[in-house]
Amino acid sequence: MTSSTSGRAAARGERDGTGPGRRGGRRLRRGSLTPEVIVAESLRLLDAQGADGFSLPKLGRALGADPTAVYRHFASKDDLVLAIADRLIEEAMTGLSARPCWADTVAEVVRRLRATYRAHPGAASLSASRTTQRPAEMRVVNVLIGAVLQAGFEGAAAARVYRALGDFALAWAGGEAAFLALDPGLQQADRAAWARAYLAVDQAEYPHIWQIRDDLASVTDDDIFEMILSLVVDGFLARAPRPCTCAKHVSPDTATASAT
Amino acid sequence: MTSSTSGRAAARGERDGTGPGRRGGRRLRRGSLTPEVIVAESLRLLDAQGADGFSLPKLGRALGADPTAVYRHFASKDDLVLAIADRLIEEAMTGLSARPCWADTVAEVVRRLRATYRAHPGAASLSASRTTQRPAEMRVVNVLIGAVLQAGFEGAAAARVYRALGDFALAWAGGEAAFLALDPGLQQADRAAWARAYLAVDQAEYPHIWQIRDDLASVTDDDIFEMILSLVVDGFLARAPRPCTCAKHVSPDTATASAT
DNA sequence: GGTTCGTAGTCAATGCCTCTGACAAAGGCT
DNA sequence: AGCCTTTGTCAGAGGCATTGACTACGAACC
Repeated sequence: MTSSTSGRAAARGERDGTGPGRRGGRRLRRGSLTPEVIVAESLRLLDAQGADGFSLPKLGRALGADPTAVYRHFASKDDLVLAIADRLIEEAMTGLSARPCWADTVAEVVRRLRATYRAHPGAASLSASRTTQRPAEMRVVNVLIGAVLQAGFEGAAAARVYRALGDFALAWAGGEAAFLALDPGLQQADRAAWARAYLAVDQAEYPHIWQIRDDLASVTDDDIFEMILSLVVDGFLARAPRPCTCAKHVSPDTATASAT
Repeated sequence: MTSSTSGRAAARGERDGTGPGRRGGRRLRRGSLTPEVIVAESLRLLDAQGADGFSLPKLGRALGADPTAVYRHFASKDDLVLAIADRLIEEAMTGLSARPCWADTVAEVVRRLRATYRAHPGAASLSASRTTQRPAEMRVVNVLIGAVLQAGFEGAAAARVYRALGDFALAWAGGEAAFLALDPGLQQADRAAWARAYLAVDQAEYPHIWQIRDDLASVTDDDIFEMILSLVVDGFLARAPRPCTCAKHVSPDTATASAT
C-alpha cells in the first residue's frame, strides 16, 4: 500500500548555518517551556497569523526553542489543540454565574462563547467541535443545565433542551470562527459578493434576489446572530413550563414571549 | 481512519503495484481527466477515507494518473475544494422548488442541506463556510429569499431574515459535518462522554448535571436538530407580516405550533 | 562538594504533503 | 504532413508531523 517510487531526496540539502533562535542557537533553560507558556504562545501565533500557517515547528521557533521541542509537552498536535480548546472555554466563561432570569443566563453563555471565538478565530476554528470534558467545560454545562431546570424542564425534556442550546452555541460560534479564520482575501471576496455580485444579478433568472439586492450588503453579523438568538431564547421561553417573569419577558414587545 | 476501507479502494482504483496509478505506468489517454470526473472521485475518496487523508497525490493515483495530474485542472487544492462545495450544494438542492407554504420551503432547504452534509461529512467539513456564488448556490439563495418575501418581509428586514436562515442552515449542517468528520475513535469517545463520564459526575460539584445524568445519553442528533429548526421556523412564523395559512400553521398561539 | 539520574531540549531522519517548472506525447488544425 | 496547444508525466524544492537517539541541565542523594 505504501508508495514505492516516490522521491526521497528532499532532505539532502541541509544547510549547517546556525540561525538565531532556530536550530543551532543556544540551549534553552530547563524550565522554560511549560504547557501554559506553550498554549499562550499558540494563541498569540494563531491570532497573529491564522490557523493555516500554524505548525509545531513554527511554534517551537517562536518560543526560541527547537522546532520539535513542543513534543516534550504535548504528545501530538491534536493534544495541543485540545489544550487550546479548553483555554478558550476558560477565557470565555471566567466569572460566569447564573443570573436571576434563566433566559438571561442562556443568552449570556451563548454571547460569551461567540465573543471569545470571534476574538480568536484561528484557535476557535481548530478546536470547535471538540469537547474537552475538563473543568471549564463542565462548569458551563452545569450552568446551562441549571438554567434549563430553572425553566421547569425535567428529565429527558431538559436533556434535549440543554443539548439543543449547547449545540446551537457551538455550531454558531464555530461557524463564524471558521469564516473569520479564512484568508482575509477570501473573506473580503465573500463579503464583496453581497455588495457587488448580487447587485448585478439577472432579474429574470433570480427575481427574488434581484428584489432585495440593495439590502443584502447592509446586514451585519451581529444583526444575524441576535436575531437567531432571540428566536431560540424566545422559543424556549414560550415552551417552558415555568417561563421567566422578568419585566422584559412579560412585555409583549418580543412578539412571542407571551403575546396574544 | 483505521477503518477497513483499504480493500475497497484497492479493488477499484489501484489494481496492483504496477498499474498506471503510480509513476512509471502507462500514460493516460488525453481526455481522461475532467473536472467532473475529478470531483466525483474526490467525493468517493472523502466518503471512504475521510478528510484527513485526502490529498491531491492520492487523488491522482486513485484516478490512475500521476500524483500531480490534478493540478492541470485545478489551480490549487483550495480551488478543488470550492468545486466540491458547489457539487454538494447541487446534490442537496436538485429538484428543489418552492412549496405552497413558505415555512415548508424554509424547513425543506435546511433539512436538505443537513442531509447532504451528513451523507458526505468529509467533503462537507472541507467546504462548509465557503461560498461559491455559482449557479447551484444562487438557485437556493433565490428560493430562500422567495420564501422570505412570501412571508411578507420586505427590504432590509427581508435581507436580515434571509441571511439569518442561510447562516443558520450552514452553521448547523457544517457543525454536524465537522463532528462526523472526526476520527471515528474520537467521535466514539465524545458520545461515550454522555453515556459514561457524565453519569459518574460529582453531585456536589455539578448538581444540575447530576440531576439529569441519566437522560443526557438518550438525546439524538435528530431530536436536537428538529427542535432548533422548529424554534427558528416557528419564530419567523410568529414574526412574519403575512404568516402561512396552512392548516398546521393557522393555530393562533405560537407555542402550540409544533408541540413535542 | 561530588556523583548519579531522569528528563527537557536538541538533532537527524522519514515519509508525506503542496505546488512548480521542464518536458513529452496526443490530438486538433490547416 | 507539419504545427501548436493542451494535458499528462517527472524531478524537485521546501514544509510539516512525528520519531528515536543523544546530551546537558539541574535536582537528589551521599
